[in-house]
Amino acid sequence: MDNGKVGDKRHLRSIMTRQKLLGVAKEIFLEEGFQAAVISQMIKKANIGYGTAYVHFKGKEDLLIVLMENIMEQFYEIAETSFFPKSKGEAKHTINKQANAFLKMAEAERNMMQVFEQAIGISTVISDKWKAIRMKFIQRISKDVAYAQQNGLARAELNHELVAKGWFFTNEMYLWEIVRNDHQRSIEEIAQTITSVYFEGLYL
Amino acid sequence: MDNGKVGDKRHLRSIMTRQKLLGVAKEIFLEEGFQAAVISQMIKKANIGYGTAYVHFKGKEDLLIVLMENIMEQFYEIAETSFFPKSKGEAKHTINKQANAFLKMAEAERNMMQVFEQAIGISTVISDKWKAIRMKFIQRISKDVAYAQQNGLARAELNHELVAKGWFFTNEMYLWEIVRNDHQRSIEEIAQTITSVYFEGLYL
DNA sequence: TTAACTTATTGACATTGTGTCATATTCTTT
DNA sequence: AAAGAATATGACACAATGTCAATAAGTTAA
Repeated sequence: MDNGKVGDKRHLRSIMTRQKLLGVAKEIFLEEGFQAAVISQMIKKANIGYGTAYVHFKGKEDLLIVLMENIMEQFYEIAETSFFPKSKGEAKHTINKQANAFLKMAEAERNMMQVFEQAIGISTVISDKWKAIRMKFIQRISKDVAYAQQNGLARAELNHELVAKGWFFTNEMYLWEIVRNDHQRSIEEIAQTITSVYFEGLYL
Repeated sequence: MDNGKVGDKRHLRSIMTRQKLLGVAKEIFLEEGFQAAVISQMIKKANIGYGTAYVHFKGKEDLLIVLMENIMEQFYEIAETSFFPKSKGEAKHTINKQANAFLKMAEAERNMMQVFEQAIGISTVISDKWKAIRMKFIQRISKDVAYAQQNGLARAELNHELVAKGWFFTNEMYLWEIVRNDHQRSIEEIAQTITSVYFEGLYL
């Protein structure tokens, strides 16, 4: 008597249909990109009736959002680790580590992130999802900067939110560059360089 | 006997048709955004035959590119002013001024820039145009950084191209934030804050 | 076991938008 | 004024989307 109703055959089939479509959608998004991906193509490849797709998902956007959930989760995890450095050295080390982790995401999930980047430009819903992630990061960094300022580690005359945004923006743009595979240098070197400028510019 | 053929009536009418369409296109892009703007609507409002639009422009993209030419020109101008600072003070002042000018563009042309931002996400051609502008900026900044390093004004251990990109990225993201009218602080304060962190982080 | 009910699937259809092309119009040249 | 050239036109073919009434498949309960 499974509460999730998974025992019954009907519901099971429904789930399989959904999964089949999701799987094919991922393939096609990766092949074609968000823009060019076409729902009817997915439907055909998944071997389901046309209308069926719309029973399970509202449309292309909806499909991608589900496919992105995993990746977005990971971003939230990185964003959530705030830190309270006791020394300059500790701060620098942690900042560098976080920048590195952030940029590594781009590399690890490059293909889906490429699709995601396109989709951000096109779909309001998806763009909002990314904005939420961005906000999370900025808030966390902002808090970190304020903490460092209060403890005499960082230049107090700077507005911590503006600083936080500026720092995140550099990271984000490098993220997309890595996603596009446009970067010439290793992720480590990128992380180290931007961390160095940011750190020397902000910390005392 | 004007070489540009502007003397003849036929060609003149053609030009007027083109202008009429461009004018209407601008209106509609501003009202609807790039995504939602619809060519047939423009054609209707411009009171021209459907096919006529396609005689003058290849499509929506093409129309927007022409409308953006003026703005893109201005960006190139900002990007082109390289500088060779003799002192730390001069460098800081110039950097701040340039950041300011860049961000002011966002404000001055906010409406068309909003359309542009959307279009970058959607159209490859337009995205490429923006990439070219970005590259121009990065090259110029890169050169400036290298110069400052060679003259003992800036930390020489940093890769100048990575630094230049990071700095431009911060500027660019703030540009879009201002375009979206999402910024809380004045442009001057933003420019000053990011310049300060960048400057103290890079210069000796 | 079967009739009534619930859930899932289906594809034809209406809708919206695009770009093309043969044809018509307007102007220029000879 | 006839031939020729440049412009303009809208009907048409195409591509993709999302909806919905009809159907199929599975479950329940007498």
